[in-house]
Amino acid sequence: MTHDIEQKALARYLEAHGLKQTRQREVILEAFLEAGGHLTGEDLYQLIREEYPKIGYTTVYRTLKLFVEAEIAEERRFDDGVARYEIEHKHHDHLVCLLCGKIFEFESSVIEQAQREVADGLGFVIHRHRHELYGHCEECRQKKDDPAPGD
Amino acid sequence: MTHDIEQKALARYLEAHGLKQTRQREVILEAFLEAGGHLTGEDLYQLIREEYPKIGYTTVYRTLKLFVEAEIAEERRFDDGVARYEIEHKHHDHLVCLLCGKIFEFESSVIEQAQREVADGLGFVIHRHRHELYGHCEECRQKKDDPAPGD
DNA sequence: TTCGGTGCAAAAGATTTGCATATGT
DNA sequence: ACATATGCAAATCTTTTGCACCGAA
Repeated sequence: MTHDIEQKALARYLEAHGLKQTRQREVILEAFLEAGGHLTGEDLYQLIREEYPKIGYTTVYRTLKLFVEAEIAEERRFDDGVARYEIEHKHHDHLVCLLCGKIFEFESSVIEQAQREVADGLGFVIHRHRHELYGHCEECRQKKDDPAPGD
Repeated sequence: MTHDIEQKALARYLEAHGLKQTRQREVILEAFLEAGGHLTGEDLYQLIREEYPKIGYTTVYRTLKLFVEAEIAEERRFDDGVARYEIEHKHHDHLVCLLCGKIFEFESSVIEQAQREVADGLGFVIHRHRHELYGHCEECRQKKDDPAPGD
């Protein structure tokens, strides 16, 4: 079994909440984990369709929300306003290429520290944050012979 | 005239692009600047309606996009996925209170510097970014006797 | 057997578009 | 006059909901 941890997490969640283990939930979880993240509901629906054509649009959406409840997935929205889901793992931020759409992940303890200082200064308690850098990735820049903006 | 700078910026943009100065654009700009930012299309439409009832929904949306083109406004989306517009001014990031919805602004050169380092390390050129902290503001915490999450 | 789950179709909310009409330039 | 702008209604797009039927426990 490939994604043992998440599958067990889901089973545990369902159990604990009197919900049912269904074929759809299995299939959606498997496809979601397999694809590896940053998918929209639509993306996932299309993926699953291929191997399980009678699955409903609605079920995919509902199941994604379920995964968020079960803390298997996180919901994010980048600049297009569409909800995307990714596997919940260690906290990180994102770099999005404006040309090819690829999404990179990063983390920076310097930034985290600075965030806490900002929040403290305003009497604010941070629960979560969102931090996205948009630009051009190396590969795309090379393709287009696209220099840094200031050059 | 209260918002001279933006009004001139708009006039310049319209001129330069062969577009027209209309009563609606005036009214919308005035209302937008007056309100002071972080408004949705709906918000602004409702505001303007009071003093100019026959204005169309569509016109407000189109005009807001125009302001973005003219670099008078910026479009943002916080976690609810709805587009909000704010007056374009010095770069800054946001702190959003999850309880009362108030939006604070901040900037941190430490964070900006760290962003550049992250991007350099990945061969990425940043064009823009988005950085939002979500939490509870001081006022709301006092009202609810809500301590820091770790306490 | 009993709830919860699923799938369809329809609803909803935000935003955009088509089009005839109105209006700056 | 002519091109752009406006306002309405209708279309889109994404996501949610109502409801009859299905299926896991």
